[in-house]
Amino acid sequence: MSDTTHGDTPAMVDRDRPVAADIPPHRYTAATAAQIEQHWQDWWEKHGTFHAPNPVGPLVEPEGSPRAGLVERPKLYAMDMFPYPSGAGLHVGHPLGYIATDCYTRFKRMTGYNVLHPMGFDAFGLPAEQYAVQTGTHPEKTTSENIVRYRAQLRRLGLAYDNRRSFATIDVEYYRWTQWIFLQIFNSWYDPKRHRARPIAELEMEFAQGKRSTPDGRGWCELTRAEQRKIIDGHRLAYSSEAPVNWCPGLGTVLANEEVTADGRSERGNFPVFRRSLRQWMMRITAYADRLLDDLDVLDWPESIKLMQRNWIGRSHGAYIDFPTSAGAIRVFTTRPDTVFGATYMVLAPEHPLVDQLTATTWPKNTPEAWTGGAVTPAEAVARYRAQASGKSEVERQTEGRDKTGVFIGVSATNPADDAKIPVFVADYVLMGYGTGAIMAVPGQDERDWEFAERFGLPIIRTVRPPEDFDGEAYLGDGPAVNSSSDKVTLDGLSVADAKRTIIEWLERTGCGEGTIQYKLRDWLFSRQRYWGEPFPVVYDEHGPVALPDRMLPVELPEVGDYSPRSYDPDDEHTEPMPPLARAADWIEVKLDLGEGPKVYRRETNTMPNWAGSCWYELRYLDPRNSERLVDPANERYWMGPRGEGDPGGVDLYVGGQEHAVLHLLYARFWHKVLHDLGHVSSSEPFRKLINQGYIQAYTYRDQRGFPVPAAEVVEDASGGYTWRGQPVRRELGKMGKSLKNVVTPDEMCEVYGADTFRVYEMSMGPLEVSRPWETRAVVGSYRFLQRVWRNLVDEWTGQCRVVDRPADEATRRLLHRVIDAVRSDLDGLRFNTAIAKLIELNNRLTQVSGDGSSREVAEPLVLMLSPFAPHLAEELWRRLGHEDSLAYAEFPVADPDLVKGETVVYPVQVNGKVRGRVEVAAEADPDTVRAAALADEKVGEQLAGREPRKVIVVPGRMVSVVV
RNA sequence: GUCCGAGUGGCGGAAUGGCAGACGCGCUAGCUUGAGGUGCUAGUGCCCGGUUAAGGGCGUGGGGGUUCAAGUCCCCCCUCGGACACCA
Repeated sequence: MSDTTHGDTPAMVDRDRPVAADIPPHRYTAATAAQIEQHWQDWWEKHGTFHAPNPVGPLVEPEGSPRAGLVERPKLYAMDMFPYPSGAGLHVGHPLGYIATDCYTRFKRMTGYNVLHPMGFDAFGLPAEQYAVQTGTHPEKTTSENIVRYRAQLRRLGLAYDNRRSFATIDVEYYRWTQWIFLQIFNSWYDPKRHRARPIAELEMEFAQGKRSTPDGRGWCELTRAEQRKIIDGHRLAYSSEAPVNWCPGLGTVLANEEVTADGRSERGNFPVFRRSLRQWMMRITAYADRLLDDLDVLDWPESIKLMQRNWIGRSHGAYIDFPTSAGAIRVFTTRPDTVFGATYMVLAPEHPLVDQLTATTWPKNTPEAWTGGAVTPAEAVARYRAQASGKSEVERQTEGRDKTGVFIGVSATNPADDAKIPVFVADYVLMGYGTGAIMAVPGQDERDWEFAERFGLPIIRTVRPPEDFDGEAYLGDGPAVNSSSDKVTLDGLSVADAKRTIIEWLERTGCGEGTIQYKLRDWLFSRQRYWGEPFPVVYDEHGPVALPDRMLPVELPEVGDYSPRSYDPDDEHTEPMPPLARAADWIEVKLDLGEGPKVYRRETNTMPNWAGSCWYELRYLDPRNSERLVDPANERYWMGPRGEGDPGGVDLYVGGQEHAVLHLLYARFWHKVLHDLGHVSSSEPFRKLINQGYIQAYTYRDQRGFPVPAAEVVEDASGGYTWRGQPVRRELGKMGKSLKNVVTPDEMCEVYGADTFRVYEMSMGPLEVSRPWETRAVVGSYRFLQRVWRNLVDEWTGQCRVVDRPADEATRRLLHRVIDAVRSDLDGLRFNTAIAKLIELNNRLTQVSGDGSSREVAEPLVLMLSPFAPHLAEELWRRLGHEDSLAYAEFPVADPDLVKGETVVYPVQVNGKVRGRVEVAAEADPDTVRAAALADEKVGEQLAGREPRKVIVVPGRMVSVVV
């Protein structure tokens, strides 16, 4: 501790602590770091250093405050995907992204931005509830405790949040607005003509004024109130409907499609999921399919995430075609209407409603044995096949591979293009959930149909000519149409694209079909049978759901004696969901006046899914104390508004894991667009730029029985193997987790090295986006770096500042400016690892030249450039350099372009592609001079051995290449 | 199976088509120390040569190609990771 500094400014370093005799008393150690860090965290909090002022409302900075002018500056809004505070606490992998955004925003703050960097907690949902059930305590209590613990852990890392803006999704004042948004969605409909959501009242008006006709053509006022309500409810963006949903008895709740894995199990808990028809709340996200897809183009997101969203939305252009049969037409969807002449059979999904109606009573003559499934009648064959198909679990379908199965239903359909009679099958490779649940099978141009046709001996007609040597499989490529001609229409010779256009035109003209677009995206199942979620602001009367008015918000989650979900035998499909809130008898029934006089209503007992709170939190950070509105439009415009034509607006930088590619990130976009359409926000997308941080992986060591052993106790032996207590163990790379006995916590790292070291290490491990293993023993490298910086500025024996007002030597000055230049661009590009490498280089240089004192000309910029990574240490050094105020708003060093360029350039000289010599010439030397210097070089001369160069290439500033 | 992404020293990783391996860990030697540790200095891709050397060759998963010049661009293949998985 320096005697020259004021007592209350730099953190006091305790001189009385026992130290080994030969360790300098003022060395930067974990103990020093702990004191410095605590001191500056308190200082920042006391001074509100990271409070970001708003343009309007309670968070306007008062006149005279040091931050009053910030709101005039350009703004930067950066945020992380907020954590789910689990009981396990943080491990070193969790804060990676938080540290990254912190370094970035600290940098931007020093380059003149008004920076908003908030943090909150996602706290409703299954894990919290399950944890609460396990520990037998109320989720409110466990969740709040976890949040307190998380806050402490995050504070210890020195993250520069504006804590006035922090909230948890379980706060009543927060979920009140989640409920308000639900009401907004409930009270609107999607107008496909205007391509946007509109208030439901406007729809009602259109019906009432006759601008829109009712389904049965009667006038609006001729309908009963109940009939009107039914029509209106059918248009709402949030609606309750009886529909096949994913019922998971093991969790006791239904799940969204996005929460069910490909093998038909719950993503959480891995329980079986069954399709069941139940009345549930849905969100009409499908109305936004086109915009959610098209607007991806303007987002600065990783291509992989965009691709996943595109695939999930799954837009395909194609056509409906009607195939007449004796008992009505079968409508199919196809993306290849151009191949209609190649349709040699048809397939209906087993659940298709027309199957029963169409199935013949007897087998037609000469029905092949293989088509009947051995049944006496088509009906029996179909019944048997259906039983067999539904009896198969998704997993069984997987393991059985894709062997095509199916049965003939005894009837034929007519191909509208050429009147050919083609047989109709039922097969489970056609899914009821997509298109129309029926297909025209074109084996010549479809792999699955080819397989089925081979198996059942059906004809194969190629309608696109494949390349010469192509044979034995379906051809999916382009080529001229062949065999595609009848007296009605001909496609022969046309390319696939032209043939599609032609046939769709013909279908529409003749009424045999029409062009259409299909999506894989389904409406979002929005209710859960859980206690720990937002209650719906909805009650029921005898006709159905009624939205509560805004003034009745919030609908608080009631206390119940037993909040555990009713869960069942995970394999018992025939169970009923039973929401815990249904047990809150005195809460369910409520007397309200909703415009029809006081009346008893029943409350909705489902709760919202855990995604609800995270669908809009980026907006609430902007105006967290606003009790009148979700967010004041002026604040939203300031922080998230579009920058101009074509810019969607939104958060400037959003960092989080890839696992939310089609869940949170799609839902949040959807809600944001609804709010945009209804005029509540100016931005049309929530997150302008997205970065996926990689995962920090960890080694798990298992003994011979396969059980994990404590990773920290494993030693590497001389042969490169690993042992634990003498016994050999094997190593595998994967996740960090309690059960794997390989957890390393930030708390431990702060304890042993300090938060600054931990931050520097995490940022120097590699590029932010890449996953990589944690290596505790390498952390010491970052520790040594900070120690060396400290040593260059503070005398370890006296504690005196050893910075002198002496200009740096020319070479060091040039290095300094090259480093400034590089660090600036690295930080702008979020390349923290290379930025730190350059700072280490600069500091190493300072070590070499500092002698009896370090030059202030280098020391000050070094401290400033280090500050985004090691903010506590940097603040401390800054103070010891004689500065009164925090460096949080100090100007980030600016490179002098003349100094970034060297005085001279060393050109490597290649002879026939190999570097044979190097010459030093003035930086501004022209190519001819460089060429002459290169050819005059002794070593180059040796290589030339008197030969005349055929060609000499001079790349200015780079190198010389001589060809002989 | 399809679509993405990635393969560089013992390890994490650097390299706008222009000197491969920045920076860090580890390792080796020396100094410091009673010793250990810390700290400091030097070295550290592989092979040949040599040893106060000078030098040379080979090297970015494999094979081909484009170029004066390829880790980087193109084609084929292998391995690993991720996503989707009968979506008509």
